[in-house]
Amino acid sequence: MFARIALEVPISAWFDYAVPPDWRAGLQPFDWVWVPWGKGRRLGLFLSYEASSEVPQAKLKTLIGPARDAPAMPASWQALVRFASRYYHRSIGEIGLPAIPKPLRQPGPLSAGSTALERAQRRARTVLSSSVATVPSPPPALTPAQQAVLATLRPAAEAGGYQPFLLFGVTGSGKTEVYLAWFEQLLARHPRAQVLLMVPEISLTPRLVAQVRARFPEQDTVVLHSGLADMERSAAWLTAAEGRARIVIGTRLSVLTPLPGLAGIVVDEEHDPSFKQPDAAFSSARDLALALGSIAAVPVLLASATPSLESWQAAAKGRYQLLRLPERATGAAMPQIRLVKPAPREVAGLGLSPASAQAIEEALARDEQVLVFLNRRGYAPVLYCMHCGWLSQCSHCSAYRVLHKIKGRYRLICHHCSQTLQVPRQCPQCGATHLEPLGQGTQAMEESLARRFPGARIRRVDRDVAQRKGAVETIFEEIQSGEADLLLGTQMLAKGHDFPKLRLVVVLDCDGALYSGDFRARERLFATLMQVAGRAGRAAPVAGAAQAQVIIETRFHEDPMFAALRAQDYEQFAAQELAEREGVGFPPFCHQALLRARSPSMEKALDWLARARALGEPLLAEGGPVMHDPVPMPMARLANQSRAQLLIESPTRPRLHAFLRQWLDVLRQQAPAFASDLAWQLEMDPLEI
DNA sequence: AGCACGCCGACT
DNA sequence: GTCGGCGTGCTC
Repeated sequence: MFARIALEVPISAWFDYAVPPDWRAGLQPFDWVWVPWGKGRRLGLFLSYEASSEVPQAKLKTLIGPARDAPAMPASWQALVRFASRYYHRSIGEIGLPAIPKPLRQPGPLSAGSTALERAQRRARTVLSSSVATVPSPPPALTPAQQAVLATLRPAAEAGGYQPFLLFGVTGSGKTEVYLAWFEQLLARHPRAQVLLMVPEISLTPRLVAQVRARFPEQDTVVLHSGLADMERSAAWLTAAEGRARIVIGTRLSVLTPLPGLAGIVVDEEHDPSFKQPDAAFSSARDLALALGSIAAVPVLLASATPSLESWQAAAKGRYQLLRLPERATGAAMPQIRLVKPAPREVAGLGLSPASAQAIEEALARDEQVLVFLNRRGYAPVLYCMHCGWLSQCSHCSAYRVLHKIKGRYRLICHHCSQTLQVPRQCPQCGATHLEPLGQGTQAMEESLARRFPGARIRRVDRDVAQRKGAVETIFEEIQSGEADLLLGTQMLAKGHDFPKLRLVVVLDCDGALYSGDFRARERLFATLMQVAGRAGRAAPVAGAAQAQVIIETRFHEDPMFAALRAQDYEQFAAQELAEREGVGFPPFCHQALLRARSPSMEKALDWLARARALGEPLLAEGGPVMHDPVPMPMARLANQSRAQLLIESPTRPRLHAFLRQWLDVLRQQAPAFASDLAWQLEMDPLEI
């Protein structure tokens, strides 16, 4: 008798083991089992008993047995893993095992005979009791719009059953209050009810977690994200899997947490690209949340001020029910948006247009806070030789090395491969000594602003600052308490924060996205700009105060995207963009997959894809998918590897999947997925092509 | 993908 | 004379 076991090994969908007499019955699908692997052992998921095996007798090993005290995986989790395995064309093991925290997959006792699982279970018992109730906060009065949304959501919460909603609410419209009120309804469904709140990046929204805990002091709330220490995450995961945590707040990885009592799901900022998991399967946590809702028969609420065009289209077609929060909850007006030209190169010393500088000066004089948004960290994006035109190109990647200033010393850092070099004294190409930074990143801008506004208390927030533990939290506290005036930062500042004294936002140099070849670049830029703009003037209006302002520096005043942005009219933007996409047949009007290959040589990568394409050609059917030519990826070289891709497009999903299933079978037979000089993989629904 | 084994360069 | 570079091969 044999057991078929799923392992996190991308070479086979399953591995067969002989079954010792004690385990000839009783193993259930998705039970955790220990199996010998090479010289060690590892955790697998039991799939099925088999009467025979094609694996030669000599190779077969005997399974060790089920993992003791492992939590049972709920049926909804099993079905979700099976779904994701089929959809993303990966094995059960590649989807299901990474969903289990690492320490719980580690074999053997850690110390003094206790396994990681036992330790995490002990820890889990204290996790909940130690998450002391904060001062409980009563629900605020809801606006009529919020009440109307909840009235629509209530029947879904009470009756259960899968129902997808898209909550389209402007920045500051009080979406969070809607989630909290809906959770109350969902948690009341049954005594073991659980809710899942998915957010793009939890470390940036500690306030949300505090808000949830304050609102539900009686309910056990756990947080799941990759920034947690291993043991902490394992413990939180177990409390969720054992059904004791009632509220789970997590990033993309939380969608594959086993939740036996799941009653409803919220995906906050559903448009955010970070829901796309950069793991082996490239799955979309947003899409998986919808699949889970359907599997577990619970409602799913997607929410955004700027929904993804996929979701907006789904709502337009009636597949999702659209809910609206068109106004700010405080009654504050939306800010006024102005476009100005960036400073011409000759007077760019400050890096700000005169109009921006003047507006900042006036706002500071009124004792208001100002946010300067510059989505480019470092000192300068590139170093340039005035004599011969040399640029600080990375020798391993298709990117420039970025000039950084670290503790007063300049360094060149590649943002893709992280290689860090000293700044050459002379041009490596011509030997001249006139090396100049070209353009300004946040570090240089911080210096410029300090010179231009000497009295202002300036704080910079970007990934480099965030490396220092607690630095970002401290800055946010200083903003809240009014100890900072002028806030400068990247993307990190765009999301979710509520700064009551902030009434002016200045956006610098966002034109890069408009040159980009990526068809989704506009959509992303629009969402980012709406989000950043949404930081201004959120507090309740004060009598006599001028309207909050957003100044955007751009050279492309005529671009229709900016017309929609100035009107803060997402629907106008979506209509324009969808019309354009429909015209050229881009998503959401087609379905895509990418086959990618990487190798030290670009020629080899392109060559392999061309052969793959030839193997796929006979499998194509009339009206089904089409394959494009293999091309270098936009980031053609990364860490000394050349990368190429082949785009597959299909009018329908079923045809795409049917083709991919056959094609991948052929490819796996012809070429193992990994060789020393060439690796390949498939990505479904790529965001960047 | 990991991880072990295996053969050639700069160091205690 | 060793530590360690990553090339090759294997995992039921």
